[in-house]
Parts: sequence; structure tokens; C-alpha cells
Amino acid sequence: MARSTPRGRTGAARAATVKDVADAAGVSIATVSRVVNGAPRVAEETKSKILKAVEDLNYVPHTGARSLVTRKHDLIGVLLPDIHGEFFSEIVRGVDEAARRRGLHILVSNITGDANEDARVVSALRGRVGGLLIMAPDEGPDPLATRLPADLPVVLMNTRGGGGRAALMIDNHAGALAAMAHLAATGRRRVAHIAGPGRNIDASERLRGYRDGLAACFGGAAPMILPGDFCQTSGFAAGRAIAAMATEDRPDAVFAANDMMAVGCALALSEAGIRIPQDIALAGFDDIPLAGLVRPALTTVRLRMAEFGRRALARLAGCMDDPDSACLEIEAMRPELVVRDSCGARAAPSGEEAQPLAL
Amino acid sequence: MARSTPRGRTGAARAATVKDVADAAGVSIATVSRVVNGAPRVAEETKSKILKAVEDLNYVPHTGARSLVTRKHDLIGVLLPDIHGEFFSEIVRGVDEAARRRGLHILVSNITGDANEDARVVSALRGRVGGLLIMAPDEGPDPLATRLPADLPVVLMNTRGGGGRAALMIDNHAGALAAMAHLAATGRRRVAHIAGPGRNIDASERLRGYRDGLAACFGGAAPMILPGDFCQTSGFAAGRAIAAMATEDRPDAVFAANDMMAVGCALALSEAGIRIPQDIALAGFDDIPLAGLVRPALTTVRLRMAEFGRRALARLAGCMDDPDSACLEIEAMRPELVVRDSCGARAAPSGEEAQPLAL
DNA sequence: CTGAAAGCGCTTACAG
DNA sequence: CTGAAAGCGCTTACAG
Repeated sequence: MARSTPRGRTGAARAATVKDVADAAGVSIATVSRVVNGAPRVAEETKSKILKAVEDLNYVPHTGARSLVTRKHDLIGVLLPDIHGEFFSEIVRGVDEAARRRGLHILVSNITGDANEDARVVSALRGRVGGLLIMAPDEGPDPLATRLPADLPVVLMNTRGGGGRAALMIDNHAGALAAMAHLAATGRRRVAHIAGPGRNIDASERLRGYRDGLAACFGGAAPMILPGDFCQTSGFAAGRAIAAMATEDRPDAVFAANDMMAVGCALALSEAGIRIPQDIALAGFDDIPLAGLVRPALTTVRLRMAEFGRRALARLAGCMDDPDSACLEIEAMRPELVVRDSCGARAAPSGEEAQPLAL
Repeated sequence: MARSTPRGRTGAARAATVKDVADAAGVSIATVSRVVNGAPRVAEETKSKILKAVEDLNYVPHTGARSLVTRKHDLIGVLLPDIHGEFFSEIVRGVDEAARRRGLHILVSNITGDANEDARVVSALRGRVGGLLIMAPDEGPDPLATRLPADLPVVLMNTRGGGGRAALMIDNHAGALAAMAHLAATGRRRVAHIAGPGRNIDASERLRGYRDGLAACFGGAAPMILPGDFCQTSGFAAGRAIAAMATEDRPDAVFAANDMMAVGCALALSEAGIRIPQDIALAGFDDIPLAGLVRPALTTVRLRMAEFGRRALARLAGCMDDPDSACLEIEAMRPELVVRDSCGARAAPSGEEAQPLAL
């Protein structure tokens, strides 16, 4: 007795299989498989019979069974650090979009930065995913990358020490350099830097850009580095420290390793009556939404994270299709300077001073 | 010839299987399976031999093959709307955490709000996931929920018209009511509302809370509703509109349907020289990070989205374990009022007025 | 153009 | 406590 929704003994619906479709269409399961997978050389009439049965039975192939025989997985593991909530959704959106275009799905998990814990996560993903996208900006050169299963295509995103793996980097150094060059071009002479957490690759590359910018655009001026941790609070503290300096020691510009700290710094400076940008120009990094909302809006460096995710997935898909292709290349994505009025030249209209700083 | 890393002809590594492990340990594949799955009644010695082989060969079970025979999937589909970038990462974090504790993995995908497109996404997930977590606050009562495959456990998150499905809601109405009550308690008499997009369930529930709050705490005062779309710009426009009113017509409080609009509104009000909270008190919804950064900090309503995600997954896991359990229940999570100084009572120290509003 | 058959890697009664 | 065997749903040469 044929039933359109076959049921098991418990009453829970059982999903239709190739067999069900084959029976309903009066063909063999081989032919059903061919049609479902879009193989050529199937009679038009047969095809439509099968398609109808698929529709009627609401048939969806069991992907596990399929991957068992094809030895392929259409699942991509995406491992992102716990902290990057800020960019998390944009990256995931980009990856998902690119994946869907290729008929792939993404399996998302957080990694902690603890190498053992993270290795366990990766291991749990093997035998389940066809490839891995990993972003671990806080890890040292050793841990994750070197422990990855050799048989798994991997693209590292903005992660240190690829160990010969394909990698897509953010060119933080170039971005920082651009910010420094802009500060120099608008007439600033002495730029302080609010650094990010030391082990973070973004932070250290931005710091390196700051130092090189000093050499390249500020005649090798001495660095002035304030510690920070990417959080608003640490930027605020740095701003306080700057405000506490004797006027002649104060920098006339601050380049913060990210926007959150730049905002914190701006808050502290303005509380101390220091004018932005007249007294101190301010530049950040990331172009978070807030950067455009504060007044004066933040000059910053922007990276399109969704595009970053799309590209990373494209790379990975390439590696999966052709494992012998150039999967070892390291590619970098260049961020873009976004100039806003927090970086205005010193010669601002004097009328502006009366305006309250609306941060 | 035994090899610890078996390779196929192309040189690509082939993953070890139960067979490989069984051979290496000198036992049958049945026993390997038992050990790997932690079955009882296996001799200690046998177990350790097998565990060693698993370790040596770096064996990980093929989950597809496993799910083929167990008829279970350890994958959970998580469908989130494109827009909710703000909360995306927090929800995903919570779901992932709860999933990992249960040995589950999550498959994340964006949904668009287009019912056909979304139904396709759901359909692609069948035969691959053991359950679905869906958040579709922008869909009408009909589309997704009613088209879900009957055989798939589903928990709807903050989504209309569950069609008898399990649901976890955000009690936006209660949150809005709390905000209104607070405004009344601090002495406000006339509260305007900046509404969110009409079709969004959060927006409409918050609006309903506003109306009911008017009835309950403001003696049934007439509503004053300004349109908005959850974006900062629309809040700004609403603020402009309020500033343009004759002073005697102006509200002395604004309850915005979300924080982004509240910030935009504050910006416009302060540009017009209207003082917050002295002239107009301001309350938002969501407690985004920015809410605590603006000055005066925003009074708002907070929901712990990670906790929301954790709970949703727990519900789903329950449905998956026992399909006959109370899977139809609708549960609501109550948000919490966060009082900050944007809602200060009118009797503020007069010295404060001199301070620039640092938004 | 279509079908019968083998086999992917795994788990699970069933014997013993 | 352990093994031989069947079978989960699917794809893919191999025939025809």
C-alpha cells in the first residue's frame, strides 16, 4: 500500500527515500539518482515522472548517505573567535552567501583561543566537513594551524603561522600606514598610538604600521604608545592619560588600534576640554557603525568583512575542487581609508569651537 | 602492508575507518564501534587497545554513515534573518555553546524574509539536520512556519504564527510596558513613540506595549506615534520632527522602539538645543553597546540574547529526544529594564545644564 | 536511455 | 565479552 507520507511504528513520519521515489515513478533507483543529480541522457518523459514523484513525496536526499559514497561533503566548517562579535555576522553572511551559490552549507562554531580545546573542535568537525575556514587572530604561530588534519582543505583567515596552509589576510599594516600618512598630510606632527592586545594579530600589525608610519611620514619621530585592549574603557583611560600630560608634551594626533578605543579616547579628551580635531586629531580602525555616528565622525580604516568572507570561501572551494591547485598561497585584502572630520586639518573655522562635541 | 596514513591513488590522504582501527587493534569492527560509542560491557584491555589504535590512526567516525543507520543527525539548523547583525553573534554564541554541551553542531544560514526563498533553504536542510531553530521576526503569520516539514523538530524564535510549533518568544510587550511605567514614575506626562517597521514582530509588540502603557500609566493619554524603521536615520528624523513642534505640543518623553533610533533622536534633539533628560526623557530598547556609551546613557530594555539562544537550543534538544513531549508550548523570555540617566527625573541639578551633551 | 549490483562506513540485533 | 551479518540510503561503473 503506497502512502505519500510513510510512517514508522511510533507515528513519527519517516522521510521518503530513493526507493520510495523509484516505486512511485515506476523506475529504478539508479535513474532516480541520475535525475536528482542532474545527470544527462535521461528521457524527458522519465525525468518528469520522477520529478513529479519527488515533489509528491517531498523527497530530499539523505546527504549522509550521499557523502558516504561520493566521499565529498557539502559542509564547510567556519571557526571564529569568541570575541569578534562585531564582525561575526558580517563574515558569516559573506561566507554563507558564497557557500549557498555553490550548494554548500556552513557549520559555525566558536573557538576559544585555547589550543587544546580548539583542536578538539576541529577534530569533531573532521568526517563531517569538506573544508575548514578558520579565523584565529589571537593565537600564536604554533597551535591550531600546525595541528590541522593533513587531509582537510583549510583556509586560514587573518591567522598567524599558516604552516603552509592557504591564507587570506587583512593588510592591517597597509591600513595603519594609510592612516598615518593621512595624519601627516593634514599637518600633524606628533602622533600617539593606542595599542590593542599584544597577542592579537590585528593589533600587532597595526602597531607595526604605526611604527613604520612614524619612520616614513614623521621623520622617524619617537613612538608614543599607550596600552589598550580593544575595549572602549581602555581607550578612555588612554585619553585620560593624554589629557593629563603637560600641554607641550601632548600629541596633536592619536591613532587608535580600533574604533572602540578611539571613541573612548575621544570621550575622555572632550571631557577634559580638548577639542577634536582642532587640538588633537583622531583616527581609528574598523569603521564600526558607531564611527559614523559620533561627532566629529571618526576617521578610520575600513575592511569589507562580508567580502572577506566571500573571498575566503571562494578560496576554500577552489582547494576542495582541486587539492593540487595553488592552495598554499597567502593573499591579503587591503583595507580602505575613510576620512571623516575627526581628522580635519588644524585650520578649522573658529566658529566651530562653540559647538558642543556630540560624541 | 599497514600504513598509519592510508592514501588513495592521487596522493590525497584517505581518512581511517572502523575497518582500519579494527585491523590495527586486532578486533572486529563491531567492537570498535562499541568502544567509540562508549557502550558498556567491553573488556578493559580490549578497550585500551582500540583507543590506542584510534589515537594512532587519528580516527574520526564518518558522521554521515553513522546517521544513516542511527537515523539521527547531530546537526542543528539555525536560521536567522539577514538584518539582525546586532544580535546575530550573541545568539549564535549561545546556541553553539548549548549545542556543544550536547555533542551537537550548528549549521547556520541567513533567511531573507522571502517565503519561497526561505522555504527552499529549509528544504535543503532536511535530510541533514536533526532539528531547526528559526528566527523570522519579519515574516507574516503564514509563510515559513506553516510550510515546515512535519517530520522535523522545530523551535521558532520570536516568530509569528507558529502553526502549532514550539516557540520561544521575547516578551517585547512586557518590556515596553516596563519602560512606559518607568517614564510615568519619573514624572513624565506625555510620551511619544518612535515605531519600528510595521511587519516586524518586535516592533509591533513594542508598539502594543506603548499603547497599553499609555492606558495603564498615563490615564489613557492619546498616542503620539512617529514612524521609523529601526535605523538611526529614522530616529534622527523623528527627533527633528519633535524639535519642530510648538513647545506646548512637544512630548516630555520619547520611547523609541529600539536604541539605534533613540540615539538618532537624541542627536537631533540635542542639535536643536533640547536637553536630555531635563526637557525630554529618552528610552530605547535592546541595550546595544552604544546605549551605555552615549551621554546621557540610554535607559533601555535588555534581553540576554545568548541566554535566549541557549534556551532555544535546550527546547529543541528536548523535542528531538522525545518527539511526543510538550513540544508545542510557547514560552516567553522576559526582558529587563535598564535605567540610566537619559530617563532622569525632571528635577536635575541645574548645574548639569552647562555640561555639553556628549552623545 | 535504463537497470541490477556492488559498496561507501557505520551500528545493531542476534548468536555464541 | 565479542564477532558475523544485515542493512541504513545513496551513487556509480558495468551491461545491455
